Amino acid sequence: MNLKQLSQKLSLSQTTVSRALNGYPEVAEETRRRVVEAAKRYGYRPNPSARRLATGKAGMIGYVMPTGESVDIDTHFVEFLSGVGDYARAHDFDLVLSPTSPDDEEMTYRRVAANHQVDAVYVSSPKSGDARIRLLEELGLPYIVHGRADDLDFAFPFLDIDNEGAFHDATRLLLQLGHQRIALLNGDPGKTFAVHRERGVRRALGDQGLHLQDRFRSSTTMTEENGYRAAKRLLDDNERPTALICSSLMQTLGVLRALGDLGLSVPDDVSLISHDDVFPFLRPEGFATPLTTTCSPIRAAGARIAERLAARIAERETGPVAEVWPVDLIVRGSVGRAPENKRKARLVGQG
Amino acid sequence: MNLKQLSQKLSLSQTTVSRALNGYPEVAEETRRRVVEAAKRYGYRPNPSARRLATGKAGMIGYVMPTGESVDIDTHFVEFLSGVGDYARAHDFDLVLSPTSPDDEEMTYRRVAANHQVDAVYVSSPKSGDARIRLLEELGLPYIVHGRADDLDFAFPFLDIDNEGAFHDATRLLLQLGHQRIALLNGDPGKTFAVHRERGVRRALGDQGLHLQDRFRSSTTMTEENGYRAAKRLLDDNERPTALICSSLMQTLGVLRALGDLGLSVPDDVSLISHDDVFPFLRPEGFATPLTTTCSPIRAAGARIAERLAARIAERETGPVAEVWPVDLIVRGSVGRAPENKRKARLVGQG
DNA sequence: AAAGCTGACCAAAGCGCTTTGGCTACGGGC
DNA sequence: GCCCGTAGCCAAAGCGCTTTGGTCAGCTTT
Repeated sequence: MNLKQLSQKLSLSQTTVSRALNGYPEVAEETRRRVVEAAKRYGYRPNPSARRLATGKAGMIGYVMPTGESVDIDTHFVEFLSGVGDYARAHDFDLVLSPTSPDDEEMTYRRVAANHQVDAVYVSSPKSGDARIRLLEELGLPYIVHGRADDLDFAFPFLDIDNEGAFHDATRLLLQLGHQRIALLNGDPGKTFAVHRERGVRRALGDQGLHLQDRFRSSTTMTEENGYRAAKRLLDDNERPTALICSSLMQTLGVLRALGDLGLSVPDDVSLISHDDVFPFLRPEGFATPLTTTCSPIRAAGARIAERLAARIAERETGPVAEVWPVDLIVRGSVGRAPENKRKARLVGQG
Repeated sequence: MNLKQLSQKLSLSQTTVSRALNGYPEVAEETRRRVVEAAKRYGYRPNPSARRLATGKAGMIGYVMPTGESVDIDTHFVEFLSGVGDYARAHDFDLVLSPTSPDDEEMTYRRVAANHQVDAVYVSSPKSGDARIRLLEELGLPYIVHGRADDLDFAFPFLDIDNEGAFHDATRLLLQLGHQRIALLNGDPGKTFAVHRERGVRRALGDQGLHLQDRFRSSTTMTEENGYRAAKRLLDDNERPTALICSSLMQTLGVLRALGDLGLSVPDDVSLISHDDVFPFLRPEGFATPLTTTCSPIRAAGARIAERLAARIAERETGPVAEVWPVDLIVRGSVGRAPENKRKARLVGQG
């Protein structure tokens, strides 16, 4: 059933039917009612390709997805995508994933923009001075960044969480509990969120006249295995940290595996705080020792970005709107007072 | 730059230019060369909406993605998606994700088919008698199933791995090593792959006159947390299993966490075999005790399905083509001889 | 030499929608 | 009584592509 057929059934012109369905004012209310009712009855759905060709609008939002040997699409991405999907589903639009090799990213963005296949895109995990953002400005394709990019000489629309604040608060809590040797297992060092998180830790340490030791820093993609390795390295040492802050529950899983190997326990030997993006299948309160977390559902962020993209497409949102979400620090059993300071213990032993 | 402009530059008709670019025979080779060269030079790219409208072909493959509160898009899905993306990227087509609430799945498939937004779709994790497959047959939308569905009264195209064989072989190995109490941590019991895996285990046990005890079965979605819980339940028992077979590395992570809690070690106390879908960020050989696995890269399956979907769209593949991949059993340190049989030990103690 | 192919090209008709630029009928203002 | 504004409808022109159904010259057939 297409527009022509529907309009014939109704003995109206295509114009009028189209206008009636699209809410234009120059249609009598009575006529509109008839049209809408008939459309429903016959199950009429406008052909999206035709509409797109006529309007130039696609009714889809896109994501340029780096893929290939070297790229892990990770758990965080999927959970975010689910959030985008939640909104899209409720508002009846689809998502287009344009896979790209990391080297051809720019070309892929250009193609996507030129094709008018999508009305808007989102950008995830930006780096400092991220080239994609500048490119999208140039292309004039509506977009929103999930996260932030520093070092860009123009403002841009984004949604981010207060990474610095979250990790500052987590660190401060550990300091208050007497911890001095605090290690940070961070994410990919190129990414802005990792930079901000480290900044938060440093600021809190700095407030106490301390600083983050290099050997207590680790920056890797946030996987179980990387968490395991980093923890092994950090903890298998006499002067090991008494507290660990992890950027992801994935890393934390690895950390727990390492702790098991080393026979260390939480929180007696090591206190643990993890950032929690909220995975439905991995709840920090379900751990043997429930985890203290800085918590911000990445899925909600996905839904919000979809919502804002829809708003931008409809031109209800314009300009470089910035949105930063606060992050909760939720204290559970995995933090405790710092164990007896080793050096002090040794001094006592010598005394 | 559109077709009209390009054809004017070349002083040719749109027809000829279109045919030249689409590889039709009735164009002189010399002309074709000129056209192709000019298209490249001017960066001409056909407008996909227009093409779609004219041909009815979309150049995209789709996936109806259940989402919402109750649905976990899991790691396996993403890795599979990456594989689809690998192929799509190399062959210049895009993916459309149509998010749906689990309740509206049928409607979403109907919408997708009616809209002609995609040329083909894939179906993942089918259940026995999966309704989606019947629906797709009815709709006439090309599709391929990743996995199998039993209890359907017609044949359909699919790609699956030999789950039964893999788990049979794994079980047989454990039996050969003297294990008698073997537990299976399976996936969602509704899914065919889980049924097949259990069948494999049962067959191997049956060959030795043994059978799978109910208390040694666990069927849950394959997450770390579920693995942890199941392992806790199974192993915190006098008559605990001496070997565990896991359906996913995700579960295995949880199992290892549980083993750590309980102070049990691999393979001295418990032997461990896990199915490995191959996640780039979690390599079984990287574990403290390297894991024995049944290994089949889910990403390759994604790429292969994309390839076959492309073939179906081009009508190079038709009919209910079945494809089953063998699965390797890779033996590493996590399996060993069964520990002294408890009952025997007790008898000795009494003797 | 007429008829019939064939290779190489083209004009124009869609595909199904939106939107421009009318047209008609009615009522109010002067 | 005339003009104009307006509400409500319509025909037709796109959007940019593919594809149908030609044309036409240059060959081969008989």
